[in-house]
Amino acid sequence: MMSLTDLIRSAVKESIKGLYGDIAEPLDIQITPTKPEFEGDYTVVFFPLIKVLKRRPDELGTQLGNKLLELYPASFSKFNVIKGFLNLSFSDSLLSDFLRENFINGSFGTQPSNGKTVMVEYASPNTNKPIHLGHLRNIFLGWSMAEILEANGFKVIKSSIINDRGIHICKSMIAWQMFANGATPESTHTKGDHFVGNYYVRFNDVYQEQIAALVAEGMDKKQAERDAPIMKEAQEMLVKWEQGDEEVRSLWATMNGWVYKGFDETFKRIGIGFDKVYYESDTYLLGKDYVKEGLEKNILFKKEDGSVWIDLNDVKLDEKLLLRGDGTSVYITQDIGLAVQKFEEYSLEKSIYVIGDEQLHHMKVLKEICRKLGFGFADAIYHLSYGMVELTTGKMKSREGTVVDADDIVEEMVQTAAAHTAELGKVEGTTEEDLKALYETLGLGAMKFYLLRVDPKKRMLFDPKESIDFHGFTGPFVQYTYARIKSILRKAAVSAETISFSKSDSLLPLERQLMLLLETYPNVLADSAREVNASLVANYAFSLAQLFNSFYAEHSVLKAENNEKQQLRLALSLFTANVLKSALKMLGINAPERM
RNA sequence: GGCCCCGUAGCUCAGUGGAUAGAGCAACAGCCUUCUAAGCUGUGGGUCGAACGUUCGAGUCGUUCCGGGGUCACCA
Repeated sequence: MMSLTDLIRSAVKESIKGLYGDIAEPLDIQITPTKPEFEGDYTVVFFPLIKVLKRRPDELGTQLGNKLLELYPASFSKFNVIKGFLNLSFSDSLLSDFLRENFINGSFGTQPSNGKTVMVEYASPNTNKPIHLGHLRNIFLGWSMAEILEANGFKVIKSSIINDRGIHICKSMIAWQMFANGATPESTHTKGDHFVGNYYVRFNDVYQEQIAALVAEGMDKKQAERDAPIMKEAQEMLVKWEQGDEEVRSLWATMNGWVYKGFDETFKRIGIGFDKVYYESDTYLLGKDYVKEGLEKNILFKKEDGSVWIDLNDVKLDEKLLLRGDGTSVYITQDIGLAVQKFEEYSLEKSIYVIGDEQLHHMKVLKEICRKLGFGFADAIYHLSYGMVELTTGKMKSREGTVVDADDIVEEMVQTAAAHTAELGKVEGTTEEDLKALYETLGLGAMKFYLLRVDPKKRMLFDPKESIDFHGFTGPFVQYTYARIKSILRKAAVSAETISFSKSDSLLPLERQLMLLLETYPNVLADSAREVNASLVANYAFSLAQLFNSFYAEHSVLKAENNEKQQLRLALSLFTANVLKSALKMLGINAPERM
């Protein structure tokens, strides 16, 4: 179905044609919602026409308005003209037809399959430490974008690449060997990722002590960093790992297993998952073949020491190393290989990487290298970059212990939800099990909404006080609005199919506003997919909830003036509930039936 | 230093060339015998970092400057 703004656009074109004939140059006519202080639903900004047609604004506007009413009497009821603005009002019948056709449709706004596949790579944790707040922004963004793209007709492959090899995991392993005495997550009742993370911290503590000791003996700091015994051991272990040493590989597999078990618990609790998981231990050798090919084609060049480079100066990106002198690969080498693998395996329309903005440069380089190597998919690589999450106390630094742990913050949010719910005492008679689920729904809803409501590309401030607030621009506010509507619908005790209303003249302002806002939902979904920006959906969900609450306070549904009104308002309420539920789903948030 | 991002109310953020720049929080004043007050209504609060330019029209586009951040690894 055509959106209302598209309807106006085409109607305006027809009207201009009818009035003035064909106009040579294509006009870009802007259509915006009418400001509340003026009468009307949408405003046609026709300033550009004044110049082209050389007419007085009021004359032109009036002629245009009259023509629109003449040609589309069923759609428009009235208009007014102020300067270059033509404020149009839709007829009540058009709006109620719209309501009637869509209020029952739970998937309003979503598109049928378009046959295209998109991959969203997100989360991509390291296996040496637990997930923290910054990862949560990444994870919620990735999940949300996957939902939004799916709603826009794409088949979405949710993927993750787990950074499971390298010096970082060797550090945890060394520390475990030295200090654990065979302890395991089970024996210490510790979540696996935290368990391993603790040894990573332990490694760094010892490492710092050793450096300090060496420096105290008069060694240069840089030298000390290289010579610290524990670091040497970690490096030796990495070499053994690469040689496939059985003992090292076995310990590596065991410790990573602990981490995965911990991650899985967290992922399950926050309600996210993946279709395809890549492991760096499988992919780190990928990409070398393409480098060799590029070398043969003279796209790349070799330096005297045998290292292979690409010259990106033409796009202001300097030179980039692709293979070390000893033939081993660097990070971007495997990125190239994995990128190819993704496109080959899934014939992707687009490959989205949810990665922090500190890697903007890296991703630009990756894309450019792919382009230079002649990969057709280069332009389909999209970096969804997001800003760092900062704390009111400053940046999160693992070394300084200022990292907000994901499991901790989620638990805190859920506890807050529980306390708040108990305080309000509105859900008495609910089973223990349902209550528990509700607390999770609310706590996670608050958390996810808080991290998704801000434009992803901007860095954001995490204010603990604000984040656990369940009032105002928050997830629970939207959830509450949904629960309120469901309460009305339960009390009305009608099934959706039986709701019907026929003539509905005299729509009240708030009823019109709700219909108009509901009508824009498909556009919001499309925009957020096109712009790869989930915050548009969060903002929309809030606006809709806000507007419904105003409507709710002003007009009664169950005690409406007459039966016709009641039916219309029931439809309007159900429609709003459907869209709120859908919008929340796009953010990975559940909608509670009561709260 | 080169390149990139950001700068809007006390704070956190919307605002995708259009009318007198909007929300939430915080502050203050109201609203529950009426569908869930996790709500609603109202008040106060702004030289949109600065200047110049383009335009009928600039928070939005351009240039320069100021302030904040990121990045420019044979790290991942």
